[in-house]
Amino acid sequence: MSMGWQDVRDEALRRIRSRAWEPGALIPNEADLAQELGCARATVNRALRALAEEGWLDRRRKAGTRVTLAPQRRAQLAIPLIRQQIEARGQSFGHRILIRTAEPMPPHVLALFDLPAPGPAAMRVQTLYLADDRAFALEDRWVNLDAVPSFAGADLDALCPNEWLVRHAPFAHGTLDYSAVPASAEEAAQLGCAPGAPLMILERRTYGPAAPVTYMRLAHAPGHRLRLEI
Amino acid sequence: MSMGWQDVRDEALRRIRSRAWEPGALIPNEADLAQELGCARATVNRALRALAEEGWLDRRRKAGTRVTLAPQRRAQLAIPLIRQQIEARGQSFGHRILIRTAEPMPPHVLALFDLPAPGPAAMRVQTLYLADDRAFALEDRWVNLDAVPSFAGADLDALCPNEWLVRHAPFAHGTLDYSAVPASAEEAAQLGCAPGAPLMILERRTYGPAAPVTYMRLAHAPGHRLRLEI
DNA sequence: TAGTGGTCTAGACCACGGC
DNA sequence: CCGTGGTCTAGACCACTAG
Repeated sequence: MSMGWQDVRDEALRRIRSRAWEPGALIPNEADLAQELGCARATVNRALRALAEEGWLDRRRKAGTRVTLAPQRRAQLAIPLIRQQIEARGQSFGHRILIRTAEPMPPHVLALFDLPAPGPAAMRVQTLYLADDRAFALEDRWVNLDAVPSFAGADLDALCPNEWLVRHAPFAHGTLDYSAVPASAEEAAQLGCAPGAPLMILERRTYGPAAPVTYMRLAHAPGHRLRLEI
Repeated sequence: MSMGWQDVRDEALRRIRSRAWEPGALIPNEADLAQELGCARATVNRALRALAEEGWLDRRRKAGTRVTLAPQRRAQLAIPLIRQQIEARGQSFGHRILIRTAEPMPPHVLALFDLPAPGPAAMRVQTLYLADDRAFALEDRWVNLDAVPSFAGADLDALCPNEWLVRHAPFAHGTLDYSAVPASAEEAAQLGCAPGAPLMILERRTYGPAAPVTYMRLAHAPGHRLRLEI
């Protein structure tokens, strides 16, 4: 026999796809499978755990392992730096800082973070990202200076805000929100499109271990596509 | 001591976040860590493997384990059925089949799948999805009848195309593409918005084990947001 | 070629949770 | 209660690859 855990996983997946193990049905327990396949129980465990993480199986102590009824597949989106997005397309990356001011977070940003007015000391930075010297996206960002004091002195011409924060402000979690909105007059001017043109907007909230770190609103130039793989 | 693998993972993550292990630096090998933490090497292996899968560590045989320089976090998007999206918001789900015809895939769809004309026998279905009896999204779909012959006789009034395919057409992989485009006259009429209004478009290609299964273009009503968690 | 992570094993004990 | 998956261990061999 000699089955490695990937072989066991493949065999189990084959039985799931071929419906030899029907959706919702109980499959043999680890010990039995190990004997049948001629390997240790730990090997079967590793394989079935992998399939459970991928959503193919539901495992519960005592209840056993069942084939998931509605396999809820997850799409994964790698969150690349804007530089990487642009360079991956073979274009040259650039950025221009348009605005950089000490400025408290506006009420709608405070509300998103569930913070009371007037909020923490903050810095606002507006950045235009360029691909081959053409506008790629317009970013408006507020950074919580209480959480990242050193941002006040960051050299943002050398390192764009996106990269600076990734390097200096380790974060715990956050949310991404994509939506489609018409371009404002300012966005249209900066991105070189008609006012009202549909833009993909990415809003991002980032939290550190304890406190909010930054809110960002990124307006992509028209034609931007977000791709996810399943 | 008595460290479980989750304790080892937490301790390692603490050292990464506190920069006790600096970005890019080599960390101790598994055997040394096991001795230091008072557990078996397999336990350390399990913990470090988990951190590597989450993107915190880069591991290579012989070269050792390093802290990832630019931790590339991945956002995960659970792909729920449209019904679940709507019901999760406390609204009632409904759908109406607008078009259902035997109709070959148009050239741009064949091109996406890299198929030569005239392509496989196919069925086109246009569906309007409703949330609380208001338009939620307009779907245009082609299904490859060679890959899923039984789709020709599916009762799509009982089960919307989305759910029918999830239940009957096990798939291997696919892509999701989000973009922002102006509403066409037809979309505006069906979705109850102004022509030219910005719409979030989801295009989805789904492949079975061997052949393409379906291409779908879903136009969301204005205001739709796509949220991902990190 | 030597050092590192990757994996397998046999056995053990534990935690959960149907019954 | 007691069957199931979850985990740990000590040891072993292997696969890859940097030097």
